[in-house]
Amino acid sequence: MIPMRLTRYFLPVLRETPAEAQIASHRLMLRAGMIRQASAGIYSWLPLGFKVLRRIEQIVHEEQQRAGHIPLLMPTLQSADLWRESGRYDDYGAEMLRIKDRHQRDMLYGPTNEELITDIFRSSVGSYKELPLTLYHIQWKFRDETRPRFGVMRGREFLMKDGYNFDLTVEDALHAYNRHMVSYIRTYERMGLKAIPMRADGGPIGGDHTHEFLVLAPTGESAVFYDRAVTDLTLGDRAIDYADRAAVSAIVDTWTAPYARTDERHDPDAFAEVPEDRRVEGRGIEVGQIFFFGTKYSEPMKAVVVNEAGERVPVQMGSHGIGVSRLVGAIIEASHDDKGIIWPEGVTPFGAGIVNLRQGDAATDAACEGLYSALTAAGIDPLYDDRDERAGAKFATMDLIGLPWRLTVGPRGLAAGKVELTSRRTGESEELTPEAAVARLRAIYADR
RNA sequence: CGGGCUAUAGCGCAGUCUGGUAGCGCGUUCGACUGGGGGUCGAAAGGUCGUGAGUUCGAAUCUCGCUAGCCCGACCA
Repeated sequence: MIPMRLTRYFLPVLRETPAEAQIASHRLMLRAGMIRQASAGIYSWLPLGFKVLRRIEQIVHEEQQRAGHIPLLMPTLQSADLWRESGRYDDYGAEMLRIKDRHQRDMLYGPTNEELITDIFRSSVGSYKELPLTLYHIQWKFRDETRPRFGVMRGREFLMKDGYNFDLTVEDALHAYNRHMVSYIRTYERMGLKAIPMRADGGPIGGDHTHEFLVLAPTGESAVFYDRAVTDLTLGDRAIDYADRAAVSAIVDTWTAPYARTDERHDPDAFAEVPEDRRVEGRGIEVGQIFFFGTKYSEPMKAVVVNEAGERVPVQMGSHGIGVSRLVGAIIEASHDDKGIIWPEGVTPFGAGIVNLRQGDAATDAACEGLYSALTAAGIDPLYDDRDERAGAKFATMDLIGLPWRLTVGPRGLAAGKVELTSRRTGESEELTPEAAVARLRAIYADR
């Protein structure tokens, strides 16, 4: 965590919205100086945006490893040979970016990694004793969408967590599927999101056992139909033993019992059985999908292990993705107002903003410096607006970039020994001594 | 990939119809005043007008090509 003084930071905020941005998250990411478009569907991540991206990535890592999944890193560029072996080189179509190297070898910028991971697996694992195994990575992908739009929500280059499980039996693989569902639910919850697992279609990855996770937001690309009961469910802080199949399965059952479908799989008759006051039609943003596809890749690519009986059997596989860069946009879609972004504490780029209302006034400057040091020592990672600007400009910037807590320090309050702590979400303020304000923020972030 | 539209300073736009050598607001820099929700006044910097060709004495403006981007649709972990 690197605390910052705004005069030493790089935060190119815009007062007006660039013409190309249509939806809230895209507009706000540009205005808040989080991203800059490099070309269609391809973005540079400026410091503030990069910080949020890294926080989201960190949460994904923590929750995957908590579920027993192992991180590695595969390359962005892949050889076409592996894709010819799986049969997807021709199937994938124009969405896959194809490149030739200097020796005229066919390469591609990976849109996903089933082939590569299967190749790694088959060359190193030969026995059922080494299973179960789930490997994942967080890496940039490229899909040459015909019409990228909505900023990072539907870019061509995007950061994605993709994980792959290798199991001996279908039952083991379904447990991996369940582990992923539960770890995903917790991941989204930590980001302050309400993401609902919904039965989905397989798409080009294939498989008939699949759920996608949708964040509810009015600007979502997909129409969704669900039983309101599903939005009341929370995992909270409960301890989860990912090795306990029954416990993990019970959570999956709880979350998948209420009706929840995207329009592609919507069943009006089944929906009609949901009590009318709980039936909700809305829109959602897809932020993840999990698949069980059995031996779809292991068979053609000969990823086999020797089982207890000494027979060579193809491994049971699944793949599981979280759209890390898309989540930045999705969180903003789900959490903003007309003044700007409202970051949930779990992903905020800075824990709190310090607004100095009278830059250059010795007492006010000293009070701000004191808060800055104390918050930094407490691990709050503050952003100190030390510009020589008027109050209105500083408040507008803080509201725009959406830090969840703001400490306002001015001569008027200091005369009474107080600073003001304001919630970005509710707009409510409290007058506190600087010490009490630090203690309050420390408590708020204690379990982040 | 079909249909529509756009490209002029960091951002938002005017100027194009009717050709005459670049303009406004915001932002930036400097100075002064100011100081609890984008303040006021003054001064300044910043643009090969997306790109290539053509027409013309002269092109941001007219013609043709190209490129990039946006919107609607189809497509889409």
